[in-house]
Amino acid sequence: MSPKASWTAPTAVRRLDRSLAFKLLQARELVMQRFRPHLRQYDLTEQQWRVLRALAEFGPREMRDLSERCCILPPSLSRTVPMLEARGLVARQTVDSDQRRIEVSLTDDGRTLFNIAAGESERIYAEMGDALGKDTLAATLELLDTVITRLGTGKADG
Amino acid sequence: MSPKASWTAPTAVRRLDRSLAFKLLQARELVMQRFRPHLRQYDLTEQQWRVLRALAEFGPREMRDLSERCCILPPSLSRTVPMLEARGLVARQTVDSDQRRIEVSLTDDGRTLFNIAAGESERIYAEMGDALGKDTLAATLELLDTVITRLGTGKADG
DNA sequence: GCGATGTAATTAACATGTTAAATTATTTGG
DNA sequence: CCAAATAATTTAACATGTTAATTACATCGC
Repeated sequence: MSPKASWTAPTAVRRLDRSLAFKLLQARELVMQRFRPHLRQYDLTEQQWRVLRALAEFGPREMRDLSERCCILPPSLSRTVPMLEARGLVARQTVDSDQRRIEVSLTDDGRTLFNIAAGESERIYAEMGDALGKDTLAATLELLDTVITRLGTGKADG
Repeated sequence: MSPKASWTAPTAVRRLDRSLAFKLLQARELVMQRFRPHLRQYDLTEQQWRVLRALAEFGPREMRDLSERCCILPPSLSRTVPMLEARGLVARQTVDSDQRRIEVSLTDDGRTLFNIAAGESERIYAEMGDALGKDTLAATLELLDTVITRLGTGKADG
């Protein structure tokens, strides 16, 4: 059709817009576009917010545990947590029974910031729920749970 | 319950495991865990793979267009594309009618690598389909489309 | 024509993602 | 009790994410 390009159409390849990984990326990006300005207001990245949130919800946690709960790999967390500590939002303390382990906890300032930001976060989440429709949101959360469970147990052997 | 911590339970905050953004992240991470070893084999990051894939599917594209199709912000793409160019996988050429624009295209080597990697990629995707179940995979893709459509048009006004 | 405005792409600066390697502390086996 | 194996964390190195600023080109309006 186009005379300028020597480009040949793809043969038997799944289209990009059918890729599960890509759709998950697109969807997450759209969700985060709604939250990022809010977090930015408190000078927090989304990862930093996940750390604060996990600590607020589960209480003091060791690095490894925090890493899994936040979906942040240990090397990243080893850079993020000291930053939050420098800002006085979290505290670090080595565990007595095992000097390798480090327990991270929310400081009073951290909890205060969390409580403030969490309020508005809920409001944004509600707006998103309106845009999506309650049923769609609920169905999506449930389906994602299924996906996470089924892919998580398999542990990828290929 | 625990005597050691002065930690108080969260009050009226949505739980982390109910966050749509977080679930999308978790799900995507599990999907990518299956693909990353494969891409690594060809010394490709997932972003680099998205670029090759988009070029293979849509033909030569300008940076801005490529950015949107790959879900990679322009600043990142401005670093990624020259790397692929240095490896001889893509070519860059300024557009005659507008010297600001740069058209990126797949080279023969790029297409060859894409074709090779795409084959195994399909195999991994099929495995994942088995782990998820065809129905679940199809339903998830469809629901994600709905989410993407509804969140995409809104353009976030909060 | 020419300056003001707008646009495509890049650069800059800092935080995170990803893999490998190094550090330090614990545990295991002899 | 000590050397080897393990484990938790960190560091290193490079690529990407994110926002702001810059550069280079194009277009509009006079």
